Amino acid sequence: MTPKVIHRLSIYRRILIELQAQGLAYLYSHQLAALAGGTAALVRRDLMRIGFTGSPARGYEVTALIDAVGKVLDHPEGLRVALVGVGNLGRAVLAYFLGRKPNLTIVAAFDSDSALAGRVIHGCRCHAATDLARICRELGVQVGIITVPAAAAQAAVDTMREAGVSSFVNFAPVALRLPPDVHVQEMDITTTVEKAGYFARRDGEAKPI
Amino acid sequence: MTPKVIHRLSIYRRILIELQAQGLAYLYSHQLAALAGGTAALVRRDLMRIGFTGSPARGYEVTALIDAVGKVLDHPEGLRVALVGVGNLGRAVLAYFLGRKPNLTIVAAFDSDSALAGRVIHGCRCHAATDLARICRELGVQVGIITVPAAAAQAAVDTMREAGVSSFVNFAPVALRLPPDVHVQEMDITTTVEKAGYFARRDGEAKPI
DNA sequence: GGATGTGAACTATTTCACAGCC
DNA sequence: GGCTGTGAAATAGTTCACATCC
Repeated sequence: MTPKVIHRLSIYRRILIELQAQGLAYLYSHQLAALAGGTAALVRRDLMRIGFTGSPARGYEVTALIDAVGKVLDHPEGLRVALVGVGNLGRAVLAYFLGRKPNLTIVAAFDSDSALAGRVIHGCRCHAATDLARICRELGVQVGIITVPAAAAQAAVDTMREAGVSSFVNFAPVALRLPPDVHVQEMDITTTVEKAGYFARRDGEAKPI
Repeated sequence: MTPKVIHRLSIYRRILIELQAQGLAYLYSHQLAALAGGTAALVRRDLMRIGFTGSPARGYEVTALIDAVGKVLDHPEGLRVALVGVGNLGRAVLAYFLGRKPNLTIVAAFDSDSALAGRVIHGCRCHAATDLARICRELGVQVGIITVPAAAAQAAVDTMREAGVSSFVNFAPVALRLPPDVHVQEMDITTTVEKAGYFARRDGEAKPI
């Protein structure tokens, strides 16, 4: 399954869970496409890829589809995520995940400022950066979220890699050097805003009315 | 120019600026590719697309290339960016941009909590959400950063759209409904972590030595 | 009639590979 | 020899369009 398909499945699921909460039992590909911002054909192909099938009469069953997507996305025994860098951004990410569904919890946070060690921030216990490898190994951490400054990012992922972490979300504005079996999702704020800037209207003021 | 090309150009530039600071005058496509995590052929094609040319003998001139990329990415009179939602994440983004180069400054922040109005947070003046349209129009804001909760995101972009904002960076976990001439960059933390989780090693412990 | 499932067509993006240059 | 610039080939991703079903 390619990253793009996984990305859309994650979006589909979020929409479906909301619709389920609203009491919807079935929907059609074109409805899901409209809510997800894609095309009906693409939705059908994505569901085909995960082997999920609907009926021409009623469409797709919401609950069954949520389960089918979960079977693809979720790890059977939950995912263990750790965050490195408890600065402004790190804290915001911790707050963001606080109180989400248990399948996605940050099990530990780390910071080079050892004054934070032992504290619980937004529901997550902090540890000294010197314990990064040991604790990641002990907890069986699979995913690392990197919210340290750019200069410290490579060292953090190297340490976590050695401790068995195989997938990262990188908020630091650096390209990480990693072997190809390690997966990195870039979350680069500067680059993203620059991109948005490029696509902002170039023509003069274009004031609507 | 497609979003992918723009994205890579932004990454190239960041690397080049650092190399320039280190005193490097020329580099080859394969060097830039290694630092950016791509292939030499792709770097050459990207530079070809922006009409920049190097020499087989020395490669590409760093300073000239930085300028050439800037000519593509940057707006001549700077980019005006506003942020809506001064919660944990919004503050982190404001802090992130504080003290970066002036071409990319957040000119105003907004929050529904009117107690924040008038305060300066991480170098950015806050305003009441009720002034969103007026101030965006007055300042000529082109890019909006959405860091409000999911339920408030659509209303925020609708208001900003009417005030002439034509491009957004959306941190809220919702698919925004917008006309096709409006550009949206999604920064969806949940989805990204789920994706990273999917690509985390599925096999057992796989402990290296 | 309007939906699904899917081979085939199409489009976008990347890589190959090589002529030309230093 | 190793580099750039680039047409051509290859690959990835999406949409079309239609047989089939309710």
